[in-house]
Amino acid sequence: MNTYSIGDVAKLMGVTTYTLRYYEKEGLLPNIRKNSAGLRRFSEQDLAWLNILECLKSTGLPLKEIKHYLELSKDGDKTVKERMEIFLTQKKRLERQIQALKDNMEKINFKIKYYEAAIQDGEKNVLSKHRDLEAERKRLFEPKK
Amino acid sequence: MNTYSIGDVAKLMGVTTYTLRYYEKEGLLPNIRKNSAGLRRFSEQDLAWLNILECLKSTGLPLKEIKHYLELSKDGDKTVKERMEIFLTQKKRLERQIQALKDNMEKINFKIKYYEAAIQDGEKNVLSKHRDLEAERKRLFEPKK
DNA sequence: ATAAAACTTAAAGCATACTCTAAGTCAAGG
DNA sequence: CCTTGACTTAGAGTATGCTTTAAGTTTTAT
Repeated sequence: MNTYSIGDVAKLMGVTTYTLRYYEKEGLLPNIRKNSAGLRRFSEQDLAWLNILECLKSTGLPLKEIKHYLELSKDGDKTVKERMEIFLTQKKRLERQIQALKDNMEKINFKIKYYEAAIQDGEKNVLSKHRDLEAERKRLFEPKK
Repeated sequence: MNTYSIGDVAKLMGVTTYTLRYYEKEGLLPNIRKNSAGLRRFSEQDLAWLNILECLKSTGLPLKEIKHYLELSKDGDKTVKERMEIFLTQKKRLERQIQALKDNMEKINFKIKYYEAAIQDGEKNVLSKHRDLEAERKRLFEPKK
């Protein structure tokens, strides 16, 4: 089976070697093998774990809780339910995140439309801070429907 | 027009009063009025701005760049294009974020399915760390199609 | 009238997640 | 042989975004 140096893994995962060593130091990368010269050799399973780690991290699970998940994994079958719960919780979190991003997309689209219209108008000082915020104020406090 | 105390605003925005004062100190809340006793009174426009601030922040724009946007706003018409660019950039970022979250949703669903199947099986030690990661390794390195 | 809650300031402290430094080892190319 | 570059360790330093403290003032409810 292929193995990978820390530099290879850094490139593959889009992180720095510092980050990978930091993760190992924090117990987030268990059992990374080292060759006779003491250099780390990452297995494909290690990369698979990094992939899950990245997924959990980028959906907002703190490193501390990722470590907790890892400890559950070590304990085998009896922690299955708790481990599945973690993923179910992340799934819910993810759904909220996607909705929040969509809401933000609407706000950003409102802003872009406002700027486009203002540029079209060519009106002077339409875009002073006051006018700009007044449009937002109305959007929030005087919604049309 | 209604005004709001710092505590009111904190509740409305779901942040602490510490955070609001911190934002003001950092120049992210310009021109907050104070009453004769020196207490902050937030206007609806201030809330409108906080709403935009929250939108930019939660889509990953650092506070430093949010401050920059604010400074552009103060300079009026001549910064319109740059300001619109900021929102267009955030829109692109947001599209990537939504896609990334959807990708993560797939990974999480894979995990959940794996755990469900393993629980059904009732097989002992199916869920040891090794087996668990082996499934991930195959997903990554031996995709079916 | 007075006690509790909410506010004021300036400045220090903290959590998270890296990021870098120092001093040294090791393997490969010219 | 020797330099270059990737690696090793332990530990210090940094960036971001808050969060709290301390000491005092103001507002609000009883």
